[in-house]
Amino acid sequence: MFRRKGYDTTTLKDIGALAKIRAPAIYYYFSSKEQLLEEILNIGIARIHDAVQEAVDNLAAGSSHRVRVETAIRAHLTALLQHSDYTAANIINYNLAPRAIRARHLARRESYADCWRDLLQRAQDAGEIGPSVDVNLLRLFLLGALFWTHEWYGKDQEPIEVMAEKLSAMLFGGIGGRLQE
Amino acid sequence: MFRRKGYDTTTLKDIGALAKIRAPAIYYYFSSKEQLLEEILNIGIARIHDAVQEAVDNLAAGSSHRVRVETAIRAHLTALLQHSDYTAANIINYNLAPRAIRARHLARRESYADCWRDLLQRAQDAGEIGPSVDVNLLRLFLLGALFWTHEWYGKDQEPIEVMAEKLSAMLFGGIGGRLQE
Amino acid sequence: MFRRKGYDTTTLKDIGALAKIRAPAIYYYFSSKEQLLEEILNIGIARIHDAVQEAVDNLAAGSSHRVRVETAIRAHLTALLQHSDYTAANIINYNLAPRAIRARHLARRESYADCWRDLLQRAQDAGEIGPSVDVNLLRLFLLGALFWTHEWYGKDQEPIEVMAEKLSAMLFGGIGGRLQE
Amino acid sequence: MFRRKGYDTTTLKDIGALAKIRAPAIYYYFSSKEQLLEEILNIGIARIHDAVQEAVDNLAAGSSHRVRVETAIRAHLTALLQHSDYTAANIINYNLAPRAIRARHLARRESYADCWRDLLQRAQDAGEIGPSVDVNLLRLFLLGALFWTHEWYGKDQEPIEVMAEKLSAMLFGGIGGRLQE
DNA sequence: CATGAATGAGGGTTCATTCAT
DNA sequence: CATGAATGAACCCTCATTCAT
Repeated sequence: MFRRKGYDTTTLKDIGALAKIRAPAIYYYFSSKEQLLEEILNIGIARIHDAVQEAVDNLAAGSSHRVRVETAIRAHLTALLQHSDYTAANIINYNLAPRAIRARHLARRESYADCWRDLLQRAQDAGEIGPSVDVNLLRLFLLGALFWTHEWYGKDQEPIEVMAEKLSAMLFGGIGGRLQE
Repeated sequence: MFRRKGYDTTTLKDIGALAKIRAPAIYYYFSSKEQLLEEILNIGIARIHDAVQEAVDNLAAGSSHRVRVETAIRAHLTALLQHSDYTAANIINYNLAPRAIRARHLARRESYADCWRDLLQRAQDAGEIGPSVDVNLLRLFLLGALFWTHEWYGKDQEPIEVMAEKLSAMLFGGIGGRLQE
Repeated sequence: MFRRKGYDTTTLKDIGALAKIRAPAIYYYFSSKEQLLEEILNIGIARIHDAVQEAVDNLAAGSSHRVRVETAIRAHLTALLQHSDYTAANIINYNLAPRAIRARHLARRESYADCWRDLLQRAQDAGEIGPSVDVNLLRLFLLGALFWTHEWYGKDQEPIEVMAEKLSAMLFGGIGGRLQE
Repeated sequence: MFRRKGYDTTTLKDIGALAKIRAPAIYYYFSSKEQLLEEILNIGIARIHDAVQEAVDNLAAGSSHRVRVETAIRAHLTALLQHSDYTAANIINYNLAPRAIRARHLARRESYADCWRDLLQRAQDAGEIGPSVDVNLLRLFLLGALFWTHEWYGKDQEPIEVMAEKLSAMLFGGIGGRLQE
């Protein structure tokens, strides 16, 4: 519900109705609405982080860095768009969360960012990403493009795998045509 | 205030305090809190749309399409990050806005999207974007990357112009290094 | 408007709209909303009182008391139902008026009651109303029946004159049928 | 409180104070102030309707129609004047109730009217009310006289039974004196 | 483990009223 | 004679939270 209606608009009564209990019963499981939000935010980022981590770790030992990045992209998109209850809730509610929660949550976002920092840096070190590329900026733009998909991706769109592949191709190969050279 | 605290958390009293009037006086200018939100959302998207449109229109007649796209990127980022009061408020609150407002607002978002659809399609038609590129997907990812900057861009970051140029370079030239070829 | 929506529900803005001025302009003519109410209440009762008084006074000198009563009934009904803006407003809002206003207004209601007290007492003194009749109770019931008409009288009903005559006949002649005797 | 001060003037805080709870607790029992009003209106008319119905039904089988009418009058007055909390509230607030509530409530008023329609029509069919009497008009005037009593009846007045009997006598026998014939 | 009952805090909103212009 | 701008008071209502059961 946090995903659809947002933290403020969602009432404990709503949540209780969904869980088939009355609102006060929620306090048996969570100490406050804010704690509930925090746990949901945490789950949201963890889902993506774990999915990406696992997907990359499962690759064959000698996989190219480009394959590793593309795999990470696919894993991120799958986690975000296909099992989106917590992940989308995270995106939507993070900015409006109470300051304290946001502060605590930031560490987890950073941890996920590190995951990508590592991925991209190694690719550059290995020469699979050009030496002139600002990998930090690349990471920020790339993750932005990925996170933002939840704003427009719908059931009728292309399969996630195809999207991931296309994005990877555009990124690594560039979108420039012949006339440009 | 909608930008910092979000629509729900911001009270009319807060707004009134900022405007140095009491809360009820707001109703002299706006018929409801929702109307206020709607106008802010509209201004937000208009700021970006107008900035991009104007920047592209002001280019020299013979400018290459790549320059046009880079100009649009720069204009979008400038509007979003430098005059961000309304634009960031738009991004943050759109998802949580009442359904009716969101529905009405969607048209304006689409109109802005059309602006980019046109820009990219012409570039591809002219051969400056490769024929194999899915310009629709490109647009969605690119705009995502641009909108998401408001999540991470801070005062201490690089100048917007530099960022725009780097992004353009990565996109058109690709990020792939030598080893890849 | 007081008649249709009641004192509380009617806003000065509503009234102003009707008068084609803004709400504050009302204060040029009335010192408060309460004063407005009071004047309307007063006009309401005056309309009926004057109408009844005048109708009875205009009767030929030797008119029977029964004719006088029937004339009063007709006049009351006409004033209430045909020129009902103020009179109906009076009935509807009297009970909900602030205590002070109600207290002041009571005198006028009493004055109108005196009018009928006199009418009926004389009729009884003259023998046209039976000696066993409790004229005080008669007056209360009769006026109740008359005032209440505003609750049910509609445009499609019988002419007021006919109603007045029928009521008078029922009253003076009784409704009892043959079997009863 | 609706009876004394009217719907608009009565605040939920007032009501809460009377019930020794805070205003919001009212929402545990009623979904809105309007619903409260509606239930009170309904109870008001039901009290009278039931009282009249029961009184008439309890009469001995062969009771004359005049007795039946007089019984109904007495029951109506007793319900209205002696247990008047809901019944008087009904009368006072009906005209000012929101349109929707009034519409729904109308059916109940009509149902009570039917009760009297039946009573009077049978009396006329049986010959106890003269054939020339317009029973429809009689009903309207009679019920008006009865409802209006709440405007003037005070503790110091005659017993209700006496009033009912006198009214019945005036009605059936007429108030006309000898000189008139 | 869950509920019914209640509350305090506060929110959006309305409205009579004021007052400078 | 009228208005635009603003306000204070108050209202209905919502909701997270508490607590006895």
